[in-house]
Amino acid sequence: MVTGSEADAVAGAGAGAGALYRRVAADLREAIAAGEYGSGGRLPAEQALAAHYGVSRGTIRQALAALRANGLVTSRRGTRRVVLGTTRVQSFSELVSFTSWARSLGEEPGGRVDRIERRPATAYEREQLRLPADGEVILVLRARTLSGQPVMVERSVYPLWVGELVARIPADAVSHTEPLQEQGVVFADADHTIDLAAADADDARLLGCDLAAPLLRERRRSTDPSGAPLECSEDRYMPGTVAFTVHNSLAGSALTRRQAAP
Amino acid sequence: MVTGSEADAVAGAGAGAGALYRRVAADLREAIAAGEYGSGGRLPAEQALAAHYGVSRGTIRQALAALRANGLVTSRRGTRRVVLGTTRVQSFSELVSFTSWARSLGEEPGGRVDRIERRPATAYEREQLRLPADGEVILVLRARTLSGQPVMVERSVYPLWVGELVARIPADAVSHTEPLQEQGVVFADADHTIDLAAADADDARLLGCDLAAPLLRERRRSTDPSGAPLECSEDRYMPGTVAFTVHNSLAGSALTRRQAAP
DNA sequence: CAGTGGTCTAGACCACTCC
DNA sequence: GAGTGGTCTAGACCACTGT
Repeated sequence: MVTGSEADAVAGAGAGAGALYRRVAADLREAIAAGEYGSGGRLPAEQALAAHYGVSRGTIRQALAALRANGLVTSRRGTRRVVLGTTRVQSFSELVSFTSWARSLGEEPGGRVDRIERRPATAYEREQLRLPADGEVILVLRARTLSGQPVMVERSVYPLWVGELVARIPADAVSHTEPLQEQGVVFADADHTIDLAAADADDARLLGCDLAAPLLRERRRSTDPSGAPLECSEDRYMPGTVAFTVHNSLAGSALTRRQAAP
Repeated sequence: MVTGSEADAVAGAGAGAGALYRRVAADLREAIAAGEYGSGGRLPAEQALAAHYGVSRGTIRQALAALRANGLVTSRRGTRRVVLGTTRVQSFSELVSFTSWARSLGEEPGGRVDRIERRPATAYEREQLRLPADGEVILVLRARTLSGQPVMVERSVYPLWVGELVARIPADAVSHTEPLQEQGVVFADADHTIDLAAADADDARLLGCDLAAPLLRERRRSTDPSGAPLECSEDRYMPGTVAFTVHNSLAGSALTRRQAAP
Protein backbone atom coordinates (compact mmCIF):
# COMPACT_ATOMS: atom_id res chain seq x y z
CA MET A 1 0.00 0.00 0.00
CA VAL A 2 0.99 3.64 0.32
CA THR A 3 0.84 3.69 -3.42
CA GLY A 4 -2.91 3.83 -4.00
CA SER A 5 -4.87 6.96 -4.82
CA GLU A 6 -5.47 8.55 -1.44
CA ALA A 7 -7.00 7.85 1.92
CA ASP A 8 -8.62 4.74 0.51
CA ALA A 9 -6.43 2.07 2.00
CA VAL A 10 -8.31 2.19 5.27
CA ALA A 11 -11.74 2.25 3.69
CA GLY A 12 -10.57 -0.45 1.30
CA ALA A 13 -9.71 -2.67 4.22
CA GLY A 14 -13.45 -3.10 4.58
CA ALA A 15 -15.22 -3.82 7.86
CA GLY A 16 -12.03 -3.49 9.87
CA ALA A 17 -11.70 -3.98 13.59
CA GLY A 18 -13.44 -0.73 14.47
CA ALA A 19 -10.65 1.51 15.68
CA LEU A 20 -8.94 3.47 12.98
CA TYR A 21 -5.44 2.65 14.14
CA ARG A 22 -6.23 -1.08 14.09
CA ARG A 23 -7.29 -0.88 10.48
CA VAL A 24 -4.17 1.05 9.62
CA ALA A 25 -2.06 -1.50 11.50
CA ALA A 26 -3.76 -4.38 9.68
CA ASP A 27 -3.14 -2.71 6.37
CA LEU A 28 0.52 -2.13 7.13
CA ARG A 29 0.88 -5.71 8.34
CA GLU A 30 -0.48 -6.92 5.04
CA ALA A 31 1.82 -4.68 3.08
CA ILE A 32 4.81 -5.91 5.06
CA ALA A 33 3.77 -9.55 4.70
CA ALA A 34 3.42 -8.97 0.96
CA GLY A 35 7.03 -7.83 0.98
CA GLU A 36 6.26 -4.32 -0.22
CA TYR A 37 9.17 -2.92 1.74
CA GLY A 38 11.40 -5.99 1.69
CA SER A 39 13.14 -7.54 4.65
CA GLY A 40 15.35 -4.88 6.12
CA GLY A 41 13.59 -2.23 4.01
CA ARG A 42 12.44 1.13 5.27
CA LEU A 43 8.87 2.18 5.96
CA PRO A 44 7.55 5.56 4.80
CA ALA A 45 7.84 8.39 7.33
CA GLU A 46 5.05 8.83 9.86
CA GLN A 47 4.00 12.04 8.23
CA ALA A 48 3.76 10.39 4.81
CA LEU A 49 1.68 7.57 6.25
CA ALA A 50 -0.58 10.06 8.02
CA ALA A 51 -1.15 11.91 4.76
CA HIS A 52 -1.74 8.67 2.84
CA TYR A 53 -4.29 7.31 5.26
CA GLY A 54 -5.83 10.68 5.95
CA VAL A 55 -5.39 10.39 9.72
CA SER A 56 -3.35 12.24 12.28
CA ARG A 57 0.19 11.38 13.18
CA GLY A 58 -0.93 10.14 16.58
CA THR A 59 -3.10 7.49 15.01
CA ILE A 60 -0.26 6.34 12.78
CA ARG A 61 1.99 6.10 15.79
CA GLN A 62 -0.56 3.94 17.59
CA ALA A 63 -0.65 1.58 14.62
CA LEU A 64 3.13 1.45 14.40
CA ALA A 65 3.45 0.80 18.12
CA ALA A 66 1.38 -2.34 17.61
CA LEU A 67 3.63 -3.52 14.78
CA ARG A 68 6.63 -2.82 16.91
CA ALA A 69 5.29 -4.82 19.84
CA ASN A 70 4.86 -7.70 17.43
CA GLY A 71 8.46 -7.45 16.35
CA LEU A 72 7.65 -6.52 12.77
CA VAL A 73 9.54 -3.21 12.69
CA THR A 74 12.25 -1.36 14.58
CA SER A 75 11.92 2.17 15.79
CA ARG A 76 14.57 4.74 16.61
CA ARG A 77 14.96 8.45 16.54
CA GLY A 78 16.43 9.92 13.42
CA THR A 79 15.71 7.13 10.92
CA ARG A 80 12.79 5.58 9.19
CA ARG A 81 11.44 2.39 10.68
CA VAL A 82 13.02 -0.77 9.36
CA VAL A 83 11.22 -4.03 8.61
CA LEU A 84 12.51 -6.71 10.99
CA GLY A 85 10.48 -9.68 9.87
CA THR A 86 7.31 -10.62 8.07
CA THR A 87 6.20 -13.26 10.53
CA ARG A 88 2.51 -13.74 10.78
CA VAL A 89 1.42 -12.66 14.22
CA GLN A 90 -0.75 -14.90 16.31
CA SER A 91 -3.79 -13.49 18.00
CA PHE A 92 -4.29 -13.85 21.71
CA SER A 93 -7.12 -16.34 21.25
CA GLU A 94 -4.90 -18.58 19.19
CA LEU A 95 -2.56 -18.62 22.13
CA VAL A 96 -5.02 -19.29 24.87
CA SER A 97 -7.02 -21.77 22.85
CA PHE A 98 -5.29 -24.89 21.58
CA THR A 99 -8.30 -25.42 19.33
CA SER A 100 -8.18 -22.15 17.49
CA TRP A 101 -4.40 -22.44 17.18
CA ALA A 102 -4.64 -25.90 15.62
CA ARG A 103 -7.36 -24.80 13.22
CA SER A 104 -5.35 -21.85 12.02
CA LEU A 105 -2.66 -24.36 11.04
CA GLY A 106 -5.12 -26.49 9.14
CA GLU A 107 -4.76 -29.30 11.66
CA GLU A 108 -7.67 -31.16 13.19
CA PRO A 109 -7.71 -30.52 16.94
CA GLY A 110 -9.28 -32.92 19.41
CA GLY A 111 -9.78 -33.16 23.13
CA ARG A 112 -11.06 -35.65 25.66
CA VAL A 113 -11.59 -35.09 29.35
CA ASP A 114 -9.94 -37.83 31.36
CA ARG A 115 -10.95 -36.82 34.84
CA ILE A 116 -12.66 -34.07 36.79
CA GLU A 117 -12.10 -33.53 40.52
CA ARG A 118 -13.43 -31.07 43.03
CA ARG A 119 -11.04 -30.53 45.93
CA PRO A 120 -9.61 -27.95 48.34
CA ALA A 121 -7.19 -25.54 46.68
CA THR A 122 -3.50 -25.91 47.41
CA ALA A 123 -1.65 -22.92 48.80
CA TYR A 124 -0.24 -22.21 45.35
CA GLU A 125 -3.68 -22.34 43.75
CA ARG A 126 -5.19 -20.10 46.40
CA GLU A 127 -2.56 -17.51 45.65
CA GLN A 128 -2.87 -17.77 41.89
CA LEU A 129 -6.66 -17.75 41.87
CA ARG A 130 -6.95 -15.33 44.78
CA LEU A 131 -9.08 -17.71 46.86
CA PRO A 132 -9.74 -17.70 50.62
CA ALA A 133 -8.08 -20.19 52.96
CA ASP A 134 -10.90 -22.71 52.64
CA GLY A 135 -11.33 -22.21 48.88
CA GLU A 136 -12.13 -25.15 46.63
CA VAL A 137 -11.24 -25.67 42.99
CA ILE A 138 -12.18 -27.91 40.11
CA LEU A 139 -9.39 -29.77 38.34
CA VAL A 140 -9.87 -30.93 34.76
CA LEU A 141 -7.37 -33.35 33.26
CA ARG A 142 -7.65 -33.51 29.51
CA ALA A 143 -5.75 -35.04 26.58
CA ARG A 144 -5.37 -32.96 23.43
CA THR A 145 -4.75 -34.34 19.98
CA LEU A 146 -3.65 -33.03 16.61
CA SER A 147 -5.10 -35.05 13.71
CA GLY A 148 -5.65 -37.93 16.09
CA GLN A 149 -2.12 -37.93 17.52
CA PRO A 150 -1.90 -37.26 21.26
CA VAL A 151 0.18 -34.13 21.66
CA MET A 152 -0.51 -32.55 25.02
CA VAL A 153 -1.94 -33.18 28.46
CA GLU A 154 -3.74 -30.24 30.04
CA ARG A 155 -4.31 -29.88 33.77
CA SER A 156 -6.57 -26.90 34.34
CA VAL A 157 -7.57 -25.69 37.76
CA TYR A 158 -10.62 -23.43 37.93
CA PRO A 159 -12.39 -21.52 40.66
CA LEU A 160 -15.76 -23.15 41.29
CA TRP A 161 -17.86 -20.68 39.31
CA VAL A 162 -15.82 -21.38 36.18
CA GLY A 163 -15.23 -25.07 36.89
CA GLU A 164 -18.94 -25.74 37.16
CA LEU A 165 -19.43 -24.34 33.67
CA VAL A 166 -16.54 -26.44 32.37
CA ALA A 167 -17.91 -29.59 33.99
CA ARG A 168 -21.11 -29.23 31.98
CA ILE A 169 -19.25 -29.35 28.65
CA PRO A 170 -19.31 -32.78 26.94
CA ALA A 171 -16.20 -34.87 27.65
CA ASP A 172 -15.16 -35.04 24.00
CA ALA A 173 -15.81 -31.40 23.12
CA VAL A 174 -13.07 -30.05 20.89
CA SER A 175 -12.99 -26.63 22.51
CA HIS A 176 -13.60 -25.47 26.06
CA THR A 177 -12.87 -21.79 25.56
CA GLU A 178 -15.56 -21.38 22.93
CA PRO A 179 -18.48 -22.56 25.09
CA LEU A 180 -17.06 -20.55 27.98
CA GLN A 181 -16.90 -17.48 25.78
CA GLU A 182 -20.55 -17.93 24.91
CA GLN A 183 -21.40 -17.88 28.58
CA GLY A 184 -19.56 -14.65 29.12
CA VAL A 185 -16.25 -16.00 30.38
CA VAL A 186 -13.63 -14.02 28.49
CA PHE A 187 -9.88 -14.56 28.70
CA ALA A 188 -8.05 -11.26 28.54
CA ASP A 189 -4.59 -11.61 30.08
CA ALA A 190 -2.26 -14.53 30.69
CA ASP A 191 1.10 -15.19 32.27
CA HIS A 192 3.06 -18.12 30.89
CA THR A 193 6.00 -19.97 32.38
CA ILE A 194 7.83 -22.38 30.12
CA ASP A 195 10.23 -25.08 31.20
CA LEU A 196 10.70 -28.83 31.22
CA ALA A 197 8.94 -31.57 33.18
CA ALA A 198 9.09 -35.36 33.46
CA ALA A 199 6.05 -37.39 32.46
CA ASP A 200 4.04 -38.78 35.35
CA ALA A 201 1.71 -41.79 35.16
CA ASP A 202 -1.17 -39.76 33.68
CA ASP A 203 1.07 -38.19 31.05
CA ALA A 204 2.56 -41.53 30.07
CA ARG A 205 -0.84 -43.15 29.77
CA LEU A 206 -2.45 -40.34 27.79
CA LEU A 207 0.49 -39.48 25.55
CA GLY A 208 1.80 -42.99 25.09
CA CYS A 209 5.29 -42.03 26.24
CA ASP A 210 7.55 -43.56 28.89
CA LEU A 211 7.28 -42.65 32.53
CA ALA A 212 9.65 -39.75 33.30
CA ALA A 213 10.05 -38.94 29.61
CA PRO A 214 10.93 -35.25 29.12
CA LEU A 215 8.03 -32.97 28.14
CA LEU A 216 7.82 -29.27 27.33
CA ARG A 217 5.78 -27.65 30.09
CA GLU A 218 3.75 -24.45 29.92
CA ARG A 219 2.19 -23.17 33.11
CA ARG A 220 -0.40 -20.48 32.59
CA ARG A 221 -2.52 -18.22 34.69
CA SER A 222 -5.32 -16.39 32.91
CA THR A 223 -7.55 -13.55 34.03
CA ASP A 224 -10.69 -11.94 32.63
CA PRO A 225 -10.95 -8.29 31.58
CA SER A 226 -11.64 -7.20 35.15
CA GLY A 227 -8.50 -8.88 36.39
CA ALA A 228 -10.31 -11.79 38.06
CA PRO A 229 -8.35 -15.07 37.86
CA LEU A 230 -10.11 -17.58 35.62
CA GLU A 231 -7.74 -20.46 35.34
CA CYS A 232 -4.41 -21.81 36.42
CA SER A 233 -3.22 -24.49 34.07
CA GLU A 234 -0.28 -26.76 33.40
CA ASP A 235 0.12 -28.10 29.88
CA ARG A 236 2.69 -30.73 28.93
CA TYR A 237 3.62 -31.17 25.29
CA MET A 238 5.30 -34.08 23.56
CA PRO A 239 8.75 -32.97 22.40
CA GLY A 240 8.88 -31.92 18.78
CA THR A 241 5.24 -30.91 18.54
CA VAL A 242 5.36 -27.25 19.53
CA ALA A 243 7.80 -24.46 20.25
CA PHE A 244 7.07 -21.10 21.80
CA THR A 245 8.36 -17.90 20.30
CA VAL A 246 8.56 -14.45 21.84
CA HIS A 247 9.71 -11.12 20.60
CA ASN A 248 11.08 -8.44 22.84
CA SER A 249 13.08 -5.26 22.62
CA LEU A 250 14.76 -2.46 24.49
CA ALA A 251 11.47 -0.59 24.32
CA GLY A 252 9.57 -3.12 26.36
CA SER A 253 9.96 -6.72 27.30
CA ALA A 254 7.27 -9.16 28.25
CA LEU A 255 9.73 -12.02 28.46
CA THR A 256 11.62 -12.96 31.59
CA ARG A 257 14.18 -15.59 32.51
CA ARG A 258 13.72 -16.99 35.97
CA GLN A 259 15.38 -19.40 38.26
CA ALA A 260 13.38 -22.59 38.16
CA ALA A 261 11.02 -23.03 41.07
CA PRO A 262 12.18 -25.67 43.59
CA MET B 1 2.46 7.37 46.00
CA VAL B 2 -0.37 9.59 44.87
CA THR B 3 -0.54 10.70 48.44
CA GLY B 4 2.38 13.12 48.63
CA SER B 5 2.10 16.87 48.47
CA GLU B 6 1.87 17.62 44.77
CA ALA B 7 3.78 17.11 41.57
CA ASP B 8 6.78 16.07 43.56
CA ALA B 9 6.73 12.34 43.04
CA VAL B 10 8.39 12.70 39.66
CA ALA B 11 10.98 15.17 40.85
CA GLY B 12 11.47 13.04 43.91
CA ALA B 13 12.33 10.06 41.76
CA GLY B 14 15.59 11.86 41.18
CA ALA B 15 17.72 11.48 38.08
CA GLY B 16 15.12 9.34 36.36
CA ALA B 17 15.40 7.76 32.95
CA GLY B 18 14.99 11.07 31.12
CA ALA B 19 11.53 10.84 29.64
CA LEU B 20 8.77 12.05 31.89
CA TYR B 21 6.54 9.08 31.29
CA ARG B 22 9.36 6.69 32.20
CA ARG B 23 9.80 8.37 35.53
CA VAL B 24 6.07 8.25 36.15
CA ALA B 25 6.02 4.57 35.15
CA ALA B 26 8.93 3.81 37.48
CA ASP B 27 7.17 5.58 40.32
CA LEU B 28 3.95 3.68 39.74
CA ARG B 29 5.86 0.41 39.50
CA GLU B 30 7.39 1.10 42.89
CA ALA B 31 4.05 1.98 44.40
CA ILE B 32 2.54 -1.24 43.05
CA ALA B 33 5.48 -3.33 44.23
CA ALA B 34 5.11 -1.72 47.66
CA GLY B 35 1.54 -2.98 47.66
CA GLU B 36 -0.01 0.47 47.87
CA TYR B 37 -3.00 -0.64 45.85
CA GLY B 38 -2.99 -4.29 46.87
CA SER B 39 -3.23 -7.27 44.54
CA GLY B 40 -6.45 -6.88 42.63
CA GLY B 41 -6.78 -3.29 43.85
CA ARG B 42 -7.70 -0.33 41.70
CA LEU B 43 -5.38 2.39 40.47
CA PRO B 44 -6.41 6.07 40.63
CA ALA B 45 -8.08 7.45 37.51
CA GLU B 46 -5.89 8.78 34.71
CA GLN B 47 -7.06 12.29 35.40
CA ALA B 48 -6.19 12.01 39.08
CA LEU B 49 -2.74 10.69 38.23
CA ALA B 50 -2.24 13.49 35.71
CA ALA B 51 -3.12 16.06 38.34
CA HIS B 52 -0.92 14.40 40.94
CA TYR B 53 2.15 14.22 38.74
CA GLY B 54 1.46 17.56 37.12
CA VAL B 55 1.59 16.13 33.60
CA SER B 56 -0.92 15.70 30.82
CA ARG B 57 -3.19 12.72 30.47
CA GLY B 58 -1.28 11.58 27.41
CA THR B 59 1.90 11.20 29.41
CA ILE B 60 0.08 9.23 32.09
CA ARG B 61 -1.34 6.95 29.43
CA GLN B 62 2.12 6.33 28.04
CA ALA B 63 3.35 5.32 31.49
CA LEU B 64 0.35 3.06 32.06
CA ALA B 65 0.79 1.43 28.65
CA ALA B 66 4.25 0.36 29.77
CA LEU B 67 2.89 -1.15 32.97
CA ARG B 68 0.25 -2.92 31.00
CA ALA B 69 2.76 -4.41 28.56
CA ASN B 70 4.59 -5.76 31.57
CA GLY B 71 1.45 -7.41 32.86
CA LEU B 72 1.24 -5.30 36.00
CA VAL B 73 -2.22 -3.84 35.40
CA THR B 74 -5.34 -4.48 33.33
CA SER B 75 -7.04 -1.88 31.26
CA ARG B 76 -10.62 -1.65 30.04
CA ARG B 77 -13.12 1.01 29.22
CA GLY B 78 -15.42 2.06 32.00
CA THR B 79 -13.40 0.97 35.04
CA ARG B 80 -10.28 1.92 36.83
CA ARG B 81 -7.19 -0.12 36.10
CA VAL B 82 -6.72 -3.15 38.29
CA VAL B 83 -3.43 -4.43 39.68
CA LEU B 84 -2.70 -7.85 38.17
CA GLY B 85 0.58 -8.65 39.84
CA THR B 86 3.55 -7.08 41.50
CA THR B 87 6.19 -9.11 39.70
CA ARG B 88 9.49 -7.40 39.29
CA VAL B 89 10.02 -6.76 35.62
CA GLN B 90 13.25 -7.77 33.99
CA SER B 91 15.04 -5.34 31.76
CA PHE B 92 15.96 -6.25 28.23
CA SER B 93 19.65 -6.39 29.05
CA GLU B 94 18.99 -8.91 31.79
CA LEU B 95 17.37 -11.05 29.17
CA VAL B 96 19.98 -10.83 26.46
CA SER B 97 22.88 -11.08 28.88
CA PHE B 98 23.19 -14.17 31.04
CA THR B 99 25.74 -12.27 33.06
CA SER B 100 23.58 -9.35 34.05
CA TRP B 101 20.68 -11.70 34.73
CA ALA B 102 22.75 -13.84 37.09
CA ARG B 103 24.12 -10.79 38.89
CA SER B 104 20.67 -9.40 39.48
CA LEU B 105 19.88 -12.66 41.29
CA GLY B 106 22.96 -12.38 43.44
CA GLU B 107 24.52 -15.40 41.75
CA GLU B 108 28.07 -15.52 40.50
CA PRO B 109 28.05 -15.96 36.72
CA GLY B 110 30.94 -17.49 34.81
CA GLY B 111 31.78 -18.33 31.24
CA ARG B 112 34.47 -20.13 29.32
CA VAL B 113 34.88 -20.31 25.58
CA ASP B 114 35.32 -23.91 24.48
CA ARG B 115 35.84 -23.41 20.77
CA ILE B 116 35.76 -20.76 18.07
CA GLU B 117 35.32 -21.63 14.40
CA ARG B 118 35.15 -19.59 11.25
CA ARG B 119 33.18 -21.31 8.51
CA PRO B 120 30.72 -20.74 5.65
CA ALA B 121 27.21 -19.89 6.84
CA THR B 122 24.49 -22.51 6.53
CA ALA B 123 21.37 -21.61 4.58
CA TYR B 124 19.53 -21.01 7.85
CA GLU B 125 22.25 -18.72 9.15
CA ARG B 126 22.39 -16.79 5.90
CA GLU B 127 18.70 -16.13 6.17
CA GLN B 128 18.77 -15.19 9.85
CA LEU B 129 21.81 -12.97 9.56
CA ARG B 130 20.89 -11.68 6.11
CA LEU B 131 24.17 -12.78 4.54
CA PRO B 132 25.02 -13.33 0.86
CA ALA B 133 25.33 -16.83 -0.63
CA ASP B 134 29.05 -17.04 0.08
CA GLY B 135 28.80 -15.44 3.53
CA GLU B 136 30.95 -16.68 6.37
CA VAL B 137 30.24 -16.67 10.11
CA ILE B 138 32.07 -17.13 13.36
CA LEU B 139 30.75 -19.75 15.76
CA VAL B 140 31.52 -19.47 19.46
CA LEU B 141 30.78 -22.42 21.73
CA ARG B 142 30.81 -21.44 25.36
CA ALA B 143 29.92 -22.99 28.72
CA ARG B 144 28.12 -20.81 31.27
CA THR B 145 28.14 -21.39 35.00
CA LEU B 146 26.22 -20.17 38.02
CA SER B 147 28.32 -20.15 41.19
CA GLY B 148 30.64 -22.66 39.59
CA GLN B 149 27.93 -25.08 38.50
CA PRO B 150 27.67 -25.63 34.72
CA VAL B 151 24.19 -24.51 33.74
CA MET B 152 24.10 -23.73 30.05
CA VAL B 153 25.90 -24.25 26.76
CA GLU B 154 25.77 -21.34 24.36
CA ARG B 155 26.34 -21.66 20.62
CA SER B 156 26.47 -18.19 19.13
CA VAL B 157 26.86 -17.53 15.44
CA TYR B 158 28.02 -14.04 14.47
CA PRO B 159 28.55 -12.24 11.20
CA LEU B 160 32.29 -11.66 10.72
CA TRP B 161 32.35 -8.05 11.83
CA VAL B 162 30.87 -8.98 15.20
CA GLY B 163 32.61 -12.35 15.49
CA GLU B 164 36.01 -10.77 15.09
CA LEU B 165 35.31 -8.54 18.07
CA VAL B 166 34.09 -11.51 20.09
CA ALA B 167 37.16 -13.56 19.19
CA ARG B 168 39.36 -10.91 20.78
CA ILE B 169 37.66 -11.25 24.16
CA PRO B 170 39.58 -13.43 26.68
CA ALA B 171 38.33 -17.04 26.77
CA ASP B 172 37.31 -16.85 30.42
CA ALA B 173 35.61 -13.43 30.30
CA VAL B 174 32.43 -13.44 32.34
CA SER B 175 30.49 -11.25 29.94
CA HIS B 176 30.61 -10.90 26.17
CA THR B 177 27.83 -8.35 25.77
CA GLU B 178 29.55 -5.80 28.00
CA PRO B 179 32.79 -5.56 25.97
CA LEU B 180 30.70 -5.56 22.79
CA GLN B 181 28.61 -2.73 24.15
CA GLU B 182 31.75 -0.74 24.81
CA GLN B 183 32.71 -1.12 21.18
CA GLY B 184 29.37 0.16 20.00
CA VAL B 185 27.60 -3.13 19.39
CA VAL B 186 24.16 -2.64 20.92
CA PHE B 187 21.47 -5.30 21.18
CA ALA B 188 18.04 -3.78 20.65
CA ASP B 189 15.58 -6.46 19.54
CA ALA B 190 15.46 -10.23 19.88
CA ASP B 191 13.27 -13.12 18.81
CA HIS B 192 13.29 -16.16 21.04
CA THR B 193 12.12 -19.68 20.31
CA ILE B 194 11.86 -22.03 23.25
CA ASP B 195 11.59 -25.79 23.07
CA LEU B 196 13.39 -28.98 24.05
CA ALA B 197 16.57 -30.54 22.71
CA ALA B 198 18.69 -33.62 23.41
CA ALA B 199 22.25 -33.16 24.63
CA ASP B 200 24.93 -33.80 22.03
CA ALA B 201 28.53 -34.72 22.77
CA ASP B 202 29.56 -31.10 23.46
CA ASP B 203 26.63 -30.52 25.78
CA ALA B 204 27.28 -33.74 27.69
CA ARG B 205 30.96 -32.92 28.09
CA LEU B 206 30.45 -29.30 29.19
CA LEU B 207 27.39 -29.82 31.36
CA GLY B 208 28.34 -33.17 32.78
CA CYS B 209 25.07 -34.76 31.73
CA ASP B 210 24.35 -37.90 29.73
CA LEU B 211 24.35 -37.98 25.99
CA ALA B 212 20.80 -37.33 24.71
CA ALA B 213 19.70 -35.99 28.09
CA PRO B 214 16.79 -33.53 27.71
CA LEU B 215 17.70 -29.84 27.84
CA LEU B 216 15.65 -26.65 27.66
CA ARG B 217 16.59 -24.90 24.44
CA GLU B 218 16.35 -21.20 23.62
CA ARG B 219 17.13 -20.12 20.11
CA ARG B 220 17.61 -16.39 19.70
CA ARG B 221 18.18 -13.93 16.95
CA SER B 222 19.20 -10.44 17.95
CA THR B 223 19.44 -7.23 15.98
CA ASP B 224 20.91 -3.81 16.66
CA PRO B 225 18.89 -0.58 16.74
CA SER B 226 19.12 -0.22 12.97
CA GLY B 227 17.67 -3.68 12.45
CA ALA B 228 20.98 -5.27 11.41
CA PRO B 229 21.30 -8.90 12.60
CA LEU B 230 23.99 -9.24 15.23
CA GLU B 231 23.75 -12.78 16.44
CA CYS B 232 21.94 -16.03 16.03
CA SER B 233 22.34 -18.22 19.05
CA GLU B 234 21.24 -21.51 20.52
CA ASP B 235 21.41 -21.90 24.29
CA ARG B 236 20.79 -25.19 26.08
CA TYR B 237 20.00 -25.16 29.78
CA MET B 238 20.18 -27.94 32.32
CA PRO B 239 16.66 -28.81 33.46
CA GLY B 240 15.62 -27.14 36.68
CA THR B 241 17.96 -24.20 36.37
CA VAL B 242 15.81 -21.70 34.49
CA ALA B 243 12.27 -21.15 33.29
CA PHE B 244 11.03 -18.51 30.89
CA THR B 245 8.00 -16.40 31.62
CA VAL B 246 5.94 -14.24 29.31
CA HIS B 247 2.95 -12.02 29.75
CA ASN B 248 0.47 -11.33 27.02
CA SER B 249 -3.01 -9.99 26.61
CA LEU B 250 -5.86 -9.29 24.24
CA ALA B 251 -4.29 -5.89 23.67
CA GLY B 252 -1.11 -7.25 22.17
CA SER B 253 0.76 -10.50 22.22
CA ALA B 254 4.43 -11.02 21.69
CA LEU B 255 4.12 -14.74 22.41
CA THR B 256 3.42 -17.35 19.78
CA ARG B 257 2.96 -21.09 19.78
CA ARG B 258 4.45 -22.78 16.75
CA GLN B 259 4.68 -26.18 15.27
CA ALA B 260 8.15 -27.46 16.00
CA ALA B 261 10.55 -27.16 13.11
CA PRO B 262 11.37 -30.48 11.44
C1' DC C 1 21.55 20.87 7.82
C1' DA C 2 17.16 18.55 6.72
C1' DG C 3 14.55 14.65 7.87
C1' DT C 4 12.73 11.63 11.23
C1' DG C 5 10.92 9.63 15.32
C1' DG C 6 10.32 10.62 20.57
C1' DT C 7 7.92 13.26 23.88
C1' DC C 8 4.46 16.33 25.62
C1' DT C 9 0.29 19.18 25.71
C1' DA C 10 -4.75 20.42 25.45
C1' DG C 11 -8.96 19.43 24.21
C1' DA C 12 -12.70 16.70 22.20
C1' DC C 13 -15.97 12.91 21.70
C1' DC C 14 -17.34 8.25 22.37
C1' DA C 15 -18.20 3.48 24.50
C1' DC C 16 -18.48 1.24 28.32
C1' DT C 17 -19.17 -0.02 33.50
C1' DC C 18 -21.44 0.49 37.49
C1' DC C 19 -24.45 2.51 40.68
C1' DG D 1 -26.14 9.47 34.78
C1' DA D 2 -21.51 10.08 36.46
C1' DG D 3 -17.09 8.30 36.03
C1' DT D 4 -13.61 6.11 33.35
C1' DG D 5 -10.64 4.55 29.79
C1' DG D 6 -10.30 4.34 24.41
C1' DT D 7 -9.65 6.94 20.35
C1' DC D 8 -8.52 10.87 17.60
C1' DT D 9 -6.83 15.50 16.41
C1' DA D 10 -3.50 19.49 15.98
C1' DG D 11 0.37 21.49 17.05
C1' DA D 12 4.82 22.10 19.37
C1' DC D 13 9.61 21.23 20.57
C1' DC D 14 13.45 18.25 21.04
C1' DA D 15 17.13 14.51 20.13
C1' DC D 16 19.09 11.98 17.02
C1' DT D 17 20.71 10.15 12.18
C1' DG D 18 22.45 10.84 8.16
C1' DT D 19 24.46 13.56 4.33
